[in-house]
Amino acid sequence: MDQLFSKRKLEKCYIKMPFTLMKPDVCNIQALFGLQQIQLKHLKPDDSLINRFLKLTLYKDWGVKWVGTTPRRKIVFLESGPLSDQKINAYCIGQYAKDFSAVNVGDVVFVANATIQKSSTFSKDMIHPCQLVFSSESNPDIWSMPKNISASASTTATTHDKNTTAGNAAPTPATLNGGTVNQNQQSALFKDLYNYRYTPLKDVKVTRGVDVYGVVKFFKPPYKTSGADYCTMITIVDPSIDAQVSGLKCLIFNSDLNAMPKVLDVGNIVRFHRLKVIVFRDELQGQKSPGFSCLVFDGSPEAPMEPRSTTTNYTISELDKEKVKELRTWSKESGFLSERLKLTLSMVTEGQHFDLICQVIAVSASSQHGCVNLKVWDGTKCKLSSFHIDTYQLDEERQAEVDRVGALAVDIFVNGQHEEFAKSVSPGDFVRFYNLYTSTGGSQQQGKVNPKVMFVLLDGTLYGRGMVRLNRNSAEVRALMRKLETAVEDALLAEAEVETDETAQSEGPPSHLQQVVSVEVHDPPVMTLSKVRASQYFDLTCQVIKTVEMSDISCVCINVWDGTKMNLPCRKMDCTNYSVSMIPGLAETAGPMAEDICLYDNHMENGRKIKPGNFVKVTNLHAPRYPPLPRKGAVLPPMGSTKVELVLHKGVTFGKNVQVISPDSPLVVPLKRRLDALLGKIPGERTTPSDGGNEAGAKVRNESSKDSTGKDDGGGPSRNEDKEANRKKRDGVSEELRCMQRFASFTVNCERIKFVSISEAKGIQLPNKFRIKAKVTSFVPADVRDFVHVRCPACNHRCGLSFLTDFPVKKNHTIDEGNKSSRRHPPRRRKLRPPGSKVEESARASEEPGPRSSMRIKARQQRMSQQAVEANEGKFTEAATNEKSPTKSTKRKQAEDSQESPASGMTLRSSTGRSPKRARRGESLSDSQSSNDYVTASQSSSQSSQPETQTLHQRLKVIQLEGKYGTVEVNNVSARDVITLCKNGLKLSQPPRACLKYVPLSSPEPGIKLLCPRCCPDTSNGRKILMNYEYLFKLNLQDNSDSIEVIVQGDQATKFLNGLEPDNLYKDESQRNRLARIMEVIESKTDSDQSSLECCIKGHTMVRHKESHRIYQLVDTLLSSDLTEV
DNA sequence: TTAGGGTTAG
Repeated sequence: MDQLFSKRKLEKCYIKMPFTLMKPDVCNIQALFGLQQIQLKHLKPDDSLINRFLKLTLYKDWGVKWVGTTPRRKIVFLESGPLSDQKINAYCIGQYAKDFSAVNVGDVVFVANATIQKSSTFSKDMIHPCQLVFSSESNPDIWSMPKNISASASTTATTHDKNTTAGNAAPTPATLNGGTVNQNQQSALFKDLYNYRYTPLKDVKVTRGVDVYGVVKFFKPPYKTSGADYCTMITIVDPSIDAQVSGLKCLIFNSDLNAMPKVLDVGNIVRFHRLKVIVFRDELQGQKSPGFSCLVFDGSPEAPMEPRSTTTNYTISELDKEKVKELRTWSKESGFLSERLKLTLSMVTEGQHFDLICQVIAVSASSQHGCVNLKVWDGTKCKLSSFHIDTYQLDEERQAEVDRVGALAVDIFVNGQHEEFAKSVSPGDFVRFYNLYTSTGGSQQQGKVNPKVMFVLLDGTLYGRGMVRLNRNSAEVRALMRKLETAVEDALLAEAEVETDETAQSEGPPSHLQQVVSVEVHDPPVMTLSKVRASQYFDLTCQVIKTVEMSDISCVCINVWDGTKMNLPCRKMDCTNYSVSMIPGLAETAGPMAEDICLYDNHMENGRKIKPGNFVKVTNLHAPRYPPLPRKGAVLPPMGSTKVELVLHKGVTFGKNVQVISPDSPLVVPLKRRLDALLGKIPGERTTPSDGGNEAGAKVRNESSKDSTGKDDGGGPSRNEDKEANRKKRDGVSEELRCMQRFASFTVNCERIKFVSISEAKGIQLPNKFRIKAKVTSFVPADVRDFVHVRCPACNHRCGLSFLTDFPVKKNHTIDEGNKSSRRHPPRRRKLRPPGSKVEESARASEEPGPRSSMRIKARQQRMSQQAVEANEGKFTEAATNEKSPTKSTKRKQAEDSQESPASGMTLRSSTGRSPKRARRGESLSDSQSSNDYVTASQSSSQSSQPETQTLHQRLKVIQLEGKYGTVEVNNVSARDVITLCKNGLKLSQPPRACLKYVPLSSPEPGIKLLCPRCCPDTSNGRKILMNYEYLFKLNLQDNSDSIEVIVQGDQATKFLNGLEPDNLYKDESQRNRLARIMEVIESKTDSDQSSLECCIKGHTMVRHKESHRIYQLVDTLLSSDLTEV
């Protein structure tokens, strides 16, 4: 059958046709490597020889005949097979007819990319239903191995062999000389396989063909040329070169768009085979050569090892996988790759260049606008007013979809060379635009406060401008599909937020806030510090807290805030020995939200005019990585130390500038609203600045005569009480706000969300967002170590992390006692389980499910599961719904976390085998379990498709394995289920040991990685999906009206904990202690106001078991930094 | 054949 052609050593015996192209000792038969060999018996008239080849022997040559001025030659090839010999006719036209005079009967010939036609003589000669045509039209690749090879070629070949390690099966030219090559001899030629050798980019030279790997530093999506082909440009880098300043630019043409390299983003890893390298403008340039092929891998170290390929017949060896891993690690570690700015429609501002991933819902090729229009959506609401068109010709179904999507859709104007591709797009397709632009239409709208924008894909390929169609099976499209499913509902939710907010305003909150809100609703979205990405250029409006001139480095540094917290660590300037002007109270309030901006050279003049308290607009601010990107040979910064800095570079290109703006400027409105909200709730400005350390020793010049509004209050240094009184007078802030106590947490970016009491919250129509002020009365899991687990990003499977300590739980140890000790104090180190102990054995039984353990499970399953269902009925439902939701009275129920896939599963382990309640009551699941230490869960065998009607207790089975262990199986588990089960004393069980992957200390990211036991049950198959550490816990919040249970999960949990990244809390003692202390403080046992939390809660409903359930999640809430930075 | 990138660089 078909096989892949592989590298071998006698390649120099082959000569490329036409012979004028080749010399015998510079043969590039490498072009065949990786192509698929096809046999004549499988060849059909409608087949293609693109990327496939035939291996034939010249059997008969009819000689040249002239048709007019064109030489033609008919030949017959033979392909020897095990049972019979198969022949085929071939017609050589033009130069090919001439060149074949050098090929003799018996010579072996390889043919690729030739035209295949239906045989014109098959009915008479019965040779083969097809015939081959060699002409300049199809420009086939043909190699021949002459019977008589010169002595010099033989010498060369021999010399070459000496340099190869696997010369064992290499026949010498003499073997072939003077006779017809038989099948056995040919087979011997191809036995000697060896891997591709990839050339480091520093060693790439001008060549007819080279194999390279590289990381994409820059690329242009394929675009139509004015010629016949599509063109793409890809610049690749690798660790062997100075990636900052160089790279190998590759220019690839192809008439078939689908045959183009499928690069989708900077950072992708590419593998080029048979890349030709030429010199263009004194630089090397990669191009396609015959047999060129390209694989593209995602650049993320966590991404699967599944490349995007133009063909299906590629192979990936272990060497390839290592190479990809190596490059992924390198590019992440060196951090030199700036990611493209990908925005959703809701984030876009006018005059912005960005990438957009969206779904097309209508296509209009109307010439009315001189371009192709695409109506698209991404599930978010664009806050800009944009140009719309109605020239789409839609059928009923399309129109219905456009109507459904409504105002979430925007129209894209595709121009110039991108039009042809845009026309080929169909409604329903998912596309990515690169370097899309929100144009305000030039001078026409200049000066308008809210100009209408036009989404345009301009002509040309500047900054990789272009568009591609995305594969529907790709992760990004699947994510978007999920988002689109609920997008219309989410949009309604957003509108409801505005409505509730407006309602709240009419109820009499502070008048200045009322004014702010009415203005902001129509404002375009603004760039904030929280949105800054590495390497981005952007405009920023912010308030200045401190200023310092650093003359020696030609810089004025301003310390600013805008009421949001940067998601990236940012360089703090060392102000020691400089004179700092500041407003201490403001510095205190801004705390970790304050960042430094360096204004260089020509911007110093404006910088000196800036005073603390001023509002400024910085135009074309840059956030390059800091420390500067590693140069060749430089020592890489340690992992995790990569930061950015905020720099206004010298010069005025692209409007680089910094200006003080009036506090009354419309630009400041959304900023002031954010700051006021924060200031109003965090009073108590202190005279002693809290020093972050970096300013230690700085000479502080107090500028507190100006307050946070930027207005001069007309006095010298005033006491805090005076300032507070002044603000009361000036702003008329309500008594409620002014008297607010200091909260243990605050909310960000949700100033418009109204505060409600918990009892009111429970009556609010969902989906909705609201804010509450409440205290934490308890939390789940009770053991902080179980706040973090690992979750598979692909299938949502969850595992616990207790395996690293193997802490044994004492007999008769109750959950309450255990929790108390582990939560309040760092858990003591305990002995590891001795190998071979009963505990170890039973753990292994559950970790490595084999026939034996499965049988064990089976033997007891029936009895135990029945007991479990009976014993647990009602218990879990009670735990899940102890809030007084409107639906509670109808039936006991569980709710489902909307973020969960219905296919999620879990493993659980209980520290007692008994629920807390049961433990208190002295009950047990069964007599046989009464002495259990804990229950170990096994992986549920069923992955998904659980009927929606099954309640949690119906999905749960408890199985006794040994005296001390049992197994709980739960299918179709949501985050909420995890919480519910944790409440009942169960713990997520550890993943099988086979899934642990230890990364040595010498690696950039040493530690333990976990493969998903569900996605990668067999690690030998090369599939590796790493699980992510993730928080999941629940807070029981209470105010004087009611209580409510709120899930804190994932990124929102990390945010809540002020960026404390999830880690294995069984292992990381310091982080565990830190978290335990935090929880100790916020779990209120007193009436102290200090432990009150201000929380933003997102509520939605889930329908499960035919009932609607209310789910609450904590969002956009941050613990006060003095709690988390203990 | 076609097309063959490009704000600072702290």
